Amino acid sequence: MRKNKKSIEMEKCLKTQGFRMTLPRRVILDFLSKTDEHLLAKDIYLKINKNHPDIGLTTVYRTLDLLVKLSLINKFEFGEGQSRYELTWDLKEHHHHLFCLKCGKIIDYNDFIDDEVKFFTKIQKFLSKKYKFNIQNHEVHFYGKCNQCHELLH
Amino acid sequence: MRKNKKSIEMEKCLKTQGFRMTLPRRVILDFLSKTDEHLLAKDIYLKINKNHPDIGLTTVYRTLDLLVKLSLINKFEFGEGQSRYELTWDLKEHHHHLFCLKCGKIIDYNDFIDDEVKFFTKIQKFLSKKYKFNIQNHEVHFYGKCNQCHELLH
DNA sequence: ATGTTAATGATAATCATTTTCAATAAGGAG
DNA sequence: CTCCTTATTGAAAATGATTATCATTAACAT
Repeated sequence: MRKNKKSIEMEKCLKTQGFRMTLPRRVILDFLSKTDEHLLAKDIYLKINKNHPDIGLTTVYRTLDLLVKLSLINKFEFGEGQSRYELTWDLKEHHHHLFCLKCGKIIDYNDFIDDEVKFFTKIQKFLSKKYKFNIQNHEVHFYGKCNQCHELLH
Repeated sequence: MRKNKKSIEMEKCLKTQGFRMTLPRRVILDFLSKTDEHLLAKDIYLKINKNHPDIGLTTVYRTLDLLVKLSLINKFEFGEGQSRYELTWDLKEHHHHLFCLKCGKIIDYNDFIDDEVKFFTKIQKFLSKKYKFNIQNHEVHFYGKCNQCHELLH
């Protein structure tokens, strides 16, 4: 197994928090650290299964839960009835998603225009105060049709 | 059954589109039109079940699907593993949600500050162009802790 | 090297949602 | 108003994602 910077960083985080470094966790971390897709638990299980047929789906779910808890990955839902996971980017690379309702394609969007970041900071401050709500994070999902799907309909 | 303006409006929409007006549909429409909560299918089923024990959960699901298709209601997910439904507000009352990760409380937020609406219009135009993506709608979810839950922790 | 105990994997359980299919009822035609 | 077609319904079973159980295994502190 080849480890990259990101997966080593994640391993360190696990250890620091007192979790054991096991083969399944290493494999899953390594795999996640090398993809920028928004994967289903099953996707991850199937990909890993080729080289590691002894790692079960249950363990994939458990590891994903753990990584979410440690904020190393994010869990999303786009109304598909199942969850998608992706590596957490650095803070400055906070991003939003475009989801194609036709084919399920997901586009990451993080080239914020103008003062978009400043804007959300402002909204959050306003909401926190008005609704006495301790906001931890936000998600913005844009739904519609991607280029290809839109053209197919014409 | 007492019908209000909103439910009559919704009935009309169904009929116009060629769907039959049945008792279960009328009951569900009437119930939905009188609540501003974000309900689970099961919630709706249970509430209705008191007066209409013959209306099944399956029919509730089917009716909700239909209403979503007709854009009369919206379907949301907040990472709970089940969907929530709410009446579609008028366009000018487009709103976003604050979701309490502790107790599941949902707060509607539609008193947009400054030019928030203008801002989203601008973002959408930018994204549509850059990613050649036909955006139909967007969702903004703020996650955190509501007042009560936050105080409980201190 | 070893003992403690967290982590795993196989299996079964759970839970939301969907499918199936025979019975019913909406609503147009006569 | 009655009949006919067919959309809609309800009960039950099926599906599919995720979680719980529990005996076995392996991490890692000592």
